[in-house]
Amino acid sequence: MTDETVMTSSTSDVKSPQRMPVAERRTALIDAALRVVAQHGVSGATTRAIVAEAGMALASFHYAFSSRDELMTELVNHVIEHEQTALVPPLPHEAASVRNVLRDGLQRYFDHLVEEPEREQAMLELTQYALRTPTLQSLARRQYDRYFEMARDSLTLAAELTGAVWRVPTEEIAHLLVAVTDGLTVGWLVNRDDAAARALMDLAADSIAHLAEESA
Amino acid sequence: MTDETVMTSSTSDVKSPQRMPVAERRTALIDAALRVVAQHGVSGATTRAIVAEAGMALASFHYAFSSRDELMTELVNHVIEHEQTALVPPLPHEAASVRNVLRDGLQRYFDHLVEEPEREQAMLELTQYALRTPTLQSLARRQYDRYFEMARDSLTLAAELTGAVWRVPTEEIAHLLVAVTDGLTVGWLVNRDDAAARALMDLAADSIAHLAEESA
DNA sequence: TGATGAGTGGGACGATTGACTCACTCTCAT
DNA sequence: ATGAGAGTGAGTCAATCGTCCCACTCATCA
Repeated sequence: MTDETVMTSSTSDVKSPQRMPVAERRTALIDAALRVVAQHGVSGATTRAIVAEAGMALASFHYAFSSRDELMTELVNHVIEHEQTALVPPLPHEAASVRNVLRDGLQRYFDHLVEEPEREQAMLELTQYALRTPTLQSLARRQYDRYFEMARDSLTLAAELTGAVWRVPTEEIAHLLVAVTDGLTVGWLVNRDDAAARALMDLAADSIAHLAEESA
Repeated sequence: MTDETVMTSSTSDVKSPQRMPVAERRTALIDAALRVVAQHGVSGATTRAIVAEAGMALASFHYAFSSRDELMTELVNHVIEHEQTALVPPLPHEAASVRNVLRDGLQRYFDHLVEEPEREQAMLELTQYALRTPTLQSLARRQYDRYFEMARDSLTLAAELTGAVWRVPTEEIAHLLVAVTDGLTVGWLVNRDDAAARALMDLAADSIAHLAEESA
């Protein structure tokens, strides 16, 4: 019974003070916040829930951040900066058609979505949150600019890999590709219908491939 | 000065007790709640904010609803039931191609989006809310089923109007159309870029039209 | 006309929230 | 070893939340 206090003073206890620089502590809190948002939504991301997820004391929160708003701003910044969801990561393709390269890219994103649905749902909610917060609206725009750039790069790469030429500016096609991906995400999150998602990706790849001149 | 009390007791005063059946009061509260959600988001839709928007007393809230959850449930039900956003409303089309009919439908939806952006943003947030609320998840699915049906009807109609034949099951194309519309919505809400939206609709209409055999 | 009850007004409740304080502990460089 | 300060624990604070209550008003109808 009396040994409890001895345990409490143990130096290697998990709950014992974690000596870490403030910067590291901030990122730890941001990571925890992202997990909380994924599990309980933005409204569930209270300071107490976040520090609990991070395994820290409530006092540590305002030790690292001046306010919850500051953390949320940093969180949005973080996901924008570090979340290159690899929409269409390049992969040297054998016997590739434009359609297949596009289809592969969509599949790769979809796999990521299925693997971590809460993550992607958190991204959607954070976007909504950013739109509702005047200070963060520009960040939401930047996020979508990144999406467009990624889509554009993928389209350019797809053309290079297959020796095809886009009949329409890649920027416009990129917008379509991002829209389809967004729609795919929301739709799957609602219905969790893998077959429908597959059919959608097939069709989208077909349709968009039609915008390329296949034989260079 | 003393006439104020006289005014207060006036029977036709706006603030005076509105003798209305409970059912009517419920719908009034739901309408108010939708406006509040559109303006301040789901998290801003507090009981006090809602009754203030409805011009009612706080006590009237729990007189008409047993809890805030019940109102939110009814709200989600309401928007699903009554929000036929007229995705692609039929319009007898002269010299119509499949592409033009599709493009027209998208434009019609887009006009609605531009006219009431908050409304559509509220729909997105309510969908998220429904996904986070186990009791309401089935409603979110039903909402998307409606979207798919509407899209399918529009596709069928487009084919009938132009005498074209879809080379792919309309159900699959409907999924693509809904996805594009969803993506268009989110993208425009973030960037408010009308020109990009126009280009996107052009391209989407082109791409999807390719899935039809134009000459029957 | 007088009783009835639908609807209101104003306040109160307990819980939770973000924010803040401060005495204290324990690590680490010196 | 010892002082400095990073980090904690426990608590407080005001604000706001959903919910509830009850005395009161007033239109309605027997």
